[in-house]
Amino acid sequence: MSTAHGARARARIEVTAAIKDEARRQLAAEGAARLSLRAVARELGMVSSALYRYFPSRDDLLTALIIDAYDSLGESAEAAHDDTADPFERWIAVCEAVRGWALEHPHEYALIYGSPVPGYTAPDTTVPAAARVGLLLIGIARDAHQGPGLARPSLPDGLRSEAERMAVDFAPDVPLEVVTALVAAWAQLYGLVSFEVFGQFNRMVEDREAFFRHAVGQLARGVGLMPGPA
Amino acid sequence: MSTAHGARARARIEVTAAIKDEARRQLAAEGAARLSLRAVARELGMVSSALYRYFPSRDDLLTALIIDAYDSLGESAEAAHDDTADPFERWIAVCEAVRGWALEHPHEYALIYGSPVPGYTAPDTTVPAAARVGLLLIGIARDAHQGPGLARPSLPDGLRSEAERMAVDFAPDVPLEVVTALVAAWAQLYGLVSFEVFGQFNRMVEDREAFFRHAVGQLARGVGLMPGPA
DNA sequence: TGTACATCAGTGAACGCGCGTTCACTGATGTAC
DNA sequence: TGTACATCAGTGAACGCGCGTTCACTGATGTAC
Repeated sequence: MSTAHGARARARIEVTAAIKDEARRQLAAEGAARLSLRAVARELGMVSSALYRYFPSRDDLLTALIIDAYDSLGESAEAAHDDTADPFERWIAVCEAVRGWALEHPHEYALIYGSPVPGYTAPDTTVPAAARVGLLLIGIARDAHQGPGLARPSLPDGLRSEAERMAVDFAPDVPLEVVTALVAAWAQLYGLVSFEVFGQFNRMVEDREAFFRHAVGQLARGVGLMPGPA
Repeated sequence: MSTAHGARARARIEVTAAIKDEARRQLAAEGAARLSLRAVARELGMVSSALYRYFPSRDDLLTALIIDAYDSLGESAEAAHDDTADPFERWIAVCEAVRGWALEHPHEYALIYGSPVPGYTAPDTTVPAAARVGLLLIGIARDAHQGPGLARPSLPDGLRSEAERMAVDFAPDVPLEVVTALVAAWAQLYGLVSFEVFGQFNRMVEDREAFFRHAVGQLARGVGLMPGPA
């Protein structure tokens, strides 16, 4: 077993990072489906078989990129989040961080929130990284509704048991009426971001920043983060 | 020029349809990025070069599939839409038709609303087909707000000029306060559908039908399709 | 109605390319004693 | 501190595969007169 600080170990970390960086560059240029081990190796001045010392297959490289993308997005969102601020402000900040990251990294965004890559299914290793933004949103809703004074959205009878299960599974301490609204708002947030990143707003929305800000403000209302009727 | 009803003309229509059908089948099996002219030809018992009599290139075949997908989705939505019904009911019906179509045709859905295919940009020919669902939603909002009695969403000052431009461009006769809310709801609808189709709701939402119905009901409120405060 | 010519669908071979993965190997770095 | 052995990164050739597109061709279908 090699020493954690041997030259070999350091080199391994560096080369692994270089491979991922180059792969990310190709992702940005060509998209996930055209990501090729051979092209990555070529660009790094290595022979393609050398990459197999670092990633056992192309899919493993893809998985590493996916986890990195989720983590990078999660970090942006967490950095934008000030948990001493007003819940509504926190909500807006997280949403804008997601949008900003997506616009800066459109292909990495497509990798994690676009069409699934055919023939590839993400292993469970990706789950913790994928959950980071969701956990932030859950935390905001929890904090907001711990105090008094905020109206809650309505919860139809048909969704009550669904909401109970969700609360137990991943959103304890969030009022039942809020849980399903929160999941819906989460999906809707990505609808707004995807339409902008994937070009569906072309020749349609011009002041995207203002449009987005207003739309996620309305989403916050739907989750009961504003005074007044939800 | 050939007679519209000659055997040759009929054969051409049939073969063109057969090519598209087989291409759709491969789309469903492999995704757009792996759609291959050679594989389509092989499956049809033709030689690959023969396809060039029907589509000048792979991208043209893709374009045809994209237009067909938009049209198929648009038809489903239009068929589900009863323009004598209550606006709220019409809204729900169209949203559910979109969801239903997407779940039945996940790869065609990914083709039009997933990550863009790298190296491919859709020509303007796709625009009319792509607009069909949007036009339905615009029509519903227009009809609903022509009568009195429905409260309108708020429109912040910063979005007024944006809303005016949108109204002129594609939504005349829709109140300004409703236009931006409508565009946002449109994007959010696809956020809900995409998350379900692309598997983001796995181990999260179980009663998807009920969840969706409630969520798009809330969207309808945001566009002011329900009595009471928007 | 019959003939001469034009149109067009489909063939088969070829071009040039890129891909993921395996394998036996060399030589440098690290480890145990 | 020096030596013998084990580990591991990287090489280079090869396997077997698939792709989009072009081109000269054959033979059947359609058209004009």
